[in-house]
Amino acid sequence: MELSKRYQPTEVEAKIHRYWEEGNFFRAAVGVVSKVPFSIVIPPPNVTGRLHMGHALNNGLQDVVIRYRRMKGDEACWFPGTDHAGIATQNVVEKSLAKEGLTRHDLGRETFVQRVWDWKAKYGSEIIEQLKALGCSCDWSRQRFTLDEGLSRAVREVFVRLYEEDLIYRGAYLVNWCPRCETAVSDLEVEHEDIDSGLYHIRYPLEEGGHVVIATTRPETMLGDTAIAVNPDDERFAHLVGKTARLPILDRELPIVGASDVDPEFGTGVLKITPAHDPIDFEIGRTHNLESINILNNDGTINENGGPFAGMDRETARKDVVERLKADGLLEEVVPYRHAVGHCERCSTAIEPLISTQWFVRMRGLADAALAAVKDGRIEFVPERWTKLYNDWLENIRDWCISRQLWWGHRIPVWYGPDGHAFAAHSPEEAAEKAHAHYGETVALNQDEDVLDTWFSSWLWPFSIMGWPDESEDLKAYFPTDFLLTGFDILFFWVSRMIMASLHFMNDVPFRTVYITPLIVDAQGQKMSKSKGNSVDPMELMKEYGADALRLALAHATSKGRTMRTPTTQLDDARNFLNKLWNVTRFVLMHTGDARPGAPDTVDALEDRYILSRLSETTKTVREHFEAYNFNLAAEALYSFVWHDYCDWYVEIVKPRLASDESAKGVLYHVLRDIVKLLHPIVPFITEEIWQVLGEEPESISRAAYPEARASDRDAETQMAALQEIVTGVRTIRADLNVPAKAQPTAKVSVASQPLIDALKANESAIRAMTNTGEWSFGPDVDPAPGSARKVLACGQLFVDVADMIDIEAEKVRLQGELKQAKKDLAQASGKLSNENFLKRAPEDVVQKERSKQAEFAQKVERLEANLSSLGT
RNA sequence: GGGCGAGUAGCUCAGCUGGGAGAGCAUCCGGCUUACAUCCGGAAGGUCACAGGUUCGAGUCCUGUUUCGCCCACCA
Repeated sequence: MELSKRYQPTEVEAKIHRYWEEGNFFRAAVGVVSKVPFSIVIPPPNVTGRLHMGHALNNGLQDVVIRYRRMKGDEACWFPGTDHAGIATQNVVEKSLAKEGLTRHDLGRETFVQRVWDWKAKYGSEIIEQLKALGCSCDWSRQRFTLDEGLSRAVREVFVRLYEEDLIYRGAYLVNWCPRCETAVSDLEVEHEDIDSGLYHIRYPLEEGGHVVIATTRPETMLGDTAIAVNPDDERFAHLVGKTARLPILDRELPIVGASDVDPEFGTGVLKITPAHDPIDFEIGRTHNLESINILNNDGTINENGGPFAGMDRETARKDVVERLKADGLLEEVVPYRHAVGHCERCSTAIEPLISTQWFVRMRGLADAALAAVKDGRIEFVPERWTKLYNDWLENIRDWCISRQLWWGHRIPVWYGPDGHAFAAHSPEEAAEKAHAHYGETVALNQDEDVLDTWFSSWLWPFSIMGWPDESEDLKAYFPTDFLLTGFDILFFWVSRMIMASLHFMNDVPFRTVYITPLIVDAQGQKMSKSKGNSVDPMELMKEYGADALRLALAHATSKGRTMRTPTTQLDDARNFLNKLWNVTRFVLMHTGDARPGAPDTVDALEDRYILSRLSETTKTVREHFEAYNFNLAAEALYSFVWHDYCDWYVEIVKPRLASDESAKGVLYHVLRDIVKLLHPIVPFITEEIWQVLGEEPESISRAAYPEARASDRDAETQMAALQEIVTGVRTIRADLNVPAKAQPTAKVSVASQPLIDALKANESAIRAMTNTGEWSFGPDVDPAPGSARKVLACGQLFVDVADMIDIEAEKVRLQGELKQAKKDLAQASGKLSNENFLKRAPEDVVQKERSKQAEFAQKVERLEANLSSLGT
């Protein structure tokens, strides 16, 4: 087959992608698994999602792991799927409705939900297609959706069980309310942002005359005030406890209570209490049995409790309240003040805390079990430092508000009787039965209108995806999973909750290792976001560079820090590298033709021994790095082996032998074949393409066995290092002394080791080619031509006869530079060795090493001086 | 307010349990060498943020300072 001079990723990837689809190579065994199972569940992307850099990184790395394991011989199964993403998806569809001038209420619940399903059918597979384009080797036959029938069954099962165990309860508590989405959201869905606003100092008249001044950032909430609180230990105000004040504007009577939560240092030291709209006030209200007055409608406008302000939106009400206070002479001052205000994660609207009846999960017990699982090592975080954050969150966990006033999602499986009694059930029929048993007769039931938080289905993902609550074959074979890889942004939302759910329902951890990836930031180090317009579209990068280049660049750039920059120059590097791989394949095929030489049993030539040794070392290193999830180090080891050891040195040295030497071809080919296999987990497309071109077995490289490391060959590597030093030495001399490019000086090497001399002699033509030199002589005691340029080597000395090509003075300057450096090195080594404490306390091997260094440098200095004097002064 | 991460060559970063400062890109110089100019060869470039400390020895361990970034948080 004729290969193009440049690697063309786009064509190849499309072709290979089809090949994988048709070949079902990523299908994992069902039922009895004879190999060691290794499973991963994908963090399900939102159906509304498009691939972003975070996805590309995370799924690229998961694919590296799963492909490595598959080749290593495990029964590797990567379970894919998508998340219905309640609020996010509902918002998307509502927005498209808005363009038609409609709201979901115009359609009604059923029609609206159908619209979302239609939307999902049309657009929901986009991200899956993008993952496939990235090369993800998921078992697509096992793809699931968090709102499909099976997972919905799991959700109902879990809800009912938790309800029966009293771990789910319903009640009126202070929750985070988004007036735009008109739903409650959990604490985690609130993003805090610092806002410049004012601290309003308001006078509250006292019944006994006079007034107290209260500072607030939300003056409109005074409409819901039902008390005033002071710290009972605060001398200034303690005497007021038990007295009453009057609420300005609405003229409500407000008891003054003592509460130690009040910080005398903050504001005026007096706190207005609005139990319906503030978390602290809510608590104080409960302990003092205060009335709660909700002043807000669901859309954030003031309700009938707001008196003259009823019907206004929040902002207007705030201004008007302030105006009114000012007019009444009750506003003392407004102090500029910057503080954190909660915003809806999905729509950035300011969150209003308010009292609302919602469903909650009792988290304490679940969290304790999850803490224990990490503490005793059943689950391990990589990098380890994330453990602390996980622990902190779980130790301070609060109950989870799981009900949402949305339509898109799992409807809460609770039915209410005429008197409001709740029946949690798997189905309407079961609810009816339960109700019948309870009331002794058939009654009309109404299902709860709300749906569950999206995360209430995804926290079950690692086992619901395998068919739970059935005792499925997959659960037996693949649960618990081995590895989870995700970003830290969903550590609380998802990771910790999966651990809790798994421990509770499966009595086991969901996964053993959690790898937390860094956050990808833009080239300037800024967080990428749509609104900033600085996000990078990985699909664009894949179009330009290819999926493999993107994967390699990301794997290579992955560090264990908290952030990593989106690759830029690394993409060029990766593309260039793949082109290099492609071209060396062309080179190898040029020489092997259709022959597919087997791996040679024994080799004699130095370069063959060397490259096989390096291959072994690299194989060992790469395997270790993959096992430890050091993706960047694995990529680096492969990059440097392929480019430098194989292409730059081995191929160049072996060239003269390729015309006739079959064993050379064998080694050349064997190493390439291993290289392709070693690289496959990171760059699957190009390696599969090469595999096909080579016509190797098995059919797909994705099912080939990952290379095993053999013994390394120290002697060969040492001798090769000497050869490399000689070649580099000549090149340096040529460059430093401006030897004309066409000139072919003769050269001599003086070395003591006879085996090395033999190896060098065997490679003379290669050395000549690599250095563009004429005749060489190698021996223990060569006689340099007068005026030769000289280089002191670790193994001996190099002489290049450039006498009539260069300026002798230039060579003197060069040698003097080297002498200076050698003297410096010698002085440093000698200095250390003359330190008694060093000799006394440093380990013997370190001292030995220092001694040989000293000897080496001393010899170098001596030789350099001799060389200099031979050039005359 | 609490916590975490980063600060190493012009840029992006690697440096595991402390023992002669590395890579890629960019720069400069030389090469169209028959796999590759997305290439080949060579060179230059660093008080490892700062200040102390431990040690025979610190980029690596400890303390403090500082700059940047992020996460968490019910001081109204």
